[in-house]
Amino acid sequence: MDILFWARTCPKCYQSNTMEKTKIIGKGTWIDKLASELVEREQSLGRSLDLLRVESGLGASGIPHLGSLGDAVRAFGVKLALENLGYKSELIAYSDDLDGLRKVPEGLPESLNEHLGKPVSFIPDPFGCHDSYGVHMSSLLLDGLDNLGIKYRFERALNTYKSGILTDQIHTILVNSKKIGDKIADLVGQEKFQNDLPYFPVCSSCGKLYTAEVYDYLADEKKVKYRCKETTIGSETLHGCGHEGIADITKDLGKLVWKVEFAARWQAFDVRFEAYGKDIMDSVKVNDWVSDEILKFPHPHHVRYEMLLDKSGKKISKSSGNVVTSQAWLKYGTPKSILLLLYKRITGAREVGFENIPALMDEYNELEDVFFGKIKFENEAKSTKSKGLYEYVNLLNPPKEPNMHISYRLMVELCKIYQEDRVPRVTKKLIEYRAIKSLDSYIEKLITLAGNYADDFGEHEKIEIKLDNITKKAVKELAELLSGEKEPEDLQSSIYEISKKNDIPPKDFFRVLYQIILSANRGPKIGPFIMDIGRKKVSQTLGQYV
RNA sequence: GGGUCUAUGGCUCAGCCAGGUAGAGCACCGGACUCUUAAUCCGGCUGUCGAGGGUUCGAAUCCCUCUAGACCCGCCA
Repeated sequence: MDILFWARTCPKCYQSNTMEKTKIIGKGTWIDKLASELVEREQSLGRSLDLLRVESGLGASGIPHLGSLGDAVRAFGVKLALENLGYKSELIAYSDDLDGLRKVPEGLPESLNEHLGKPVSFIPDPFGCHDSYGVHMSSLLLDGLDNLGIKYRFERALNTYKSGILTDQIHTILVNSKKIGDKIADLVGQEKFQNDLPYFPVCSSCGKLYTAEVYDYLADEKKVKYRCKETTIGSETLHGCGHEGIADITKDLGKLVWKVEFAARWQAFDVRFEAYGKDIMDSVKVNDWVSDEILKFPHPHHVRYEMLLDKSGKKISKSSGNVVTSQAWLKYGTPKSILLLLYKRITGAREVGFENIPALMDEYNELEDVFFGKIKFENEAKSTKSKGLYEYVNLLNPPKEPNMHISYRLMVELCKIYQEDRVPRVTKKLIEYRAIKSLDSYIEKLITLAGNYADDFGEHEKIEIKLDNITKKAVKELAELLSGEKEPEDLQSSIYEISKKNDIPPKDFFRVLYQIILSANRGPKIGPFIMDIGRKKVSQTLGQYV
């Protein structure tokens, strides 16, 4: 067996060989790979690399959830990766607040029904705190981004259209509407735009836009002719007001339909990257074509992601009730846990719920250990990737020193047990377990988060408690001992004595006590625990069972 | 009709997108902690990685085919 044979077969050698060949891009994550693809594409297109702008579209028609947030968070990640590769970049967060309201989201007042079909920016805020429905919804999303430390330039459809930024694109698209209509039918099988023009003016009479059907474009005057008529959206029928009018695309308010609108925006804002969910795949397909062939602006680089699903496998939807908002998430988890969720992976469908929080909280600590070299992987590429992920979760500004690590799951367990005076009691236990040395504001925050989680999602096993007479007698003895004036010296032993004296196996007696005190079959060491809660109080509780 | 995702231990899932010894938690079994519970620690068990083919020195991972389930689109935005 010669040297060459080993060089060919020894797995280690092949490992190191391939390792040399694998060039690590940026921080080694999918975000870096994406950014590098983007740069390569721009180079081959021969476009200027002075500013690589990325965009995220924010829906303003429903309560923003983690999915909506994810689009922007990931776009921001790509911006960071581009900067890390040495390019200038900017994130535009674009609110689609000229979209019409199509459906009243679950949980919002029925009174919104009368506004169906109107731009969300012209619908009063049902919560009464913002200028309009649309502003309210986009504020929630922006608030979510702010909480995570995401920086962006905010643009809204209302201003964009009002200020005429898209006028040239609208004109070009309307002039080519026949060609576009045919292409839409060809690409995605929707025939509607072979007749209608892909533009909705806001009806000057009733203020709705989805009922305004455009049937002609007067290219010389830049005006569309429309009639406001009945239309169906889903199972709902929207009644138009019957108004026939002419709208000036340079002055009157209106918007392009989605199938062509992105393209217009991409060109107007010079967007080079935009991610999209698979639900709007068809729209993106059409928009890419319009951008390339009609507007002659090479479409941005894309990445498609799956919808975030709720735990029953349904798409998390803005308009139905099952929303997981970032605001609610932050009641239980840190902003970093959200960033980790979103930066970990972009491919693959995922069922996302609050149940993921404990794992993510603990995983972050693990990543931190990898980053600071406390955990090492054999595979260097994996190690690099984990460190990279950690950096992205910290928005490429990682802390200088690792934080204190406490298992979130452990804290949840402790919080389930200590429901009153939680912070000091949980702290005491954590110190006993040597998880921490002392309480600080960071740990206090974690206990609060874990406590909220324990309160809202901790299963409280309901146990039917049956006591025979002997056990009752023993419980009574213990209750009396606890209610006495004198502090029991060694409660743990006393309890043990009581059970022995009454011929109850200690195991059973302890279980009964946990059932009564905690509604659980198990619990912490009972003697100190009873002292923690307060012996008089426990005595009272026990008294109720004898 | 078009498209996508998912399938990994008893359970829940990670790992897959940049191929390199199949992992975690829970559950279970044994042990340590002066008698009991929990916690903690140590050790152990559990797998034809949905099926079949291909590429490769090497595949859970990449490619193709198939099966099952789910979702998205086929109104509209």
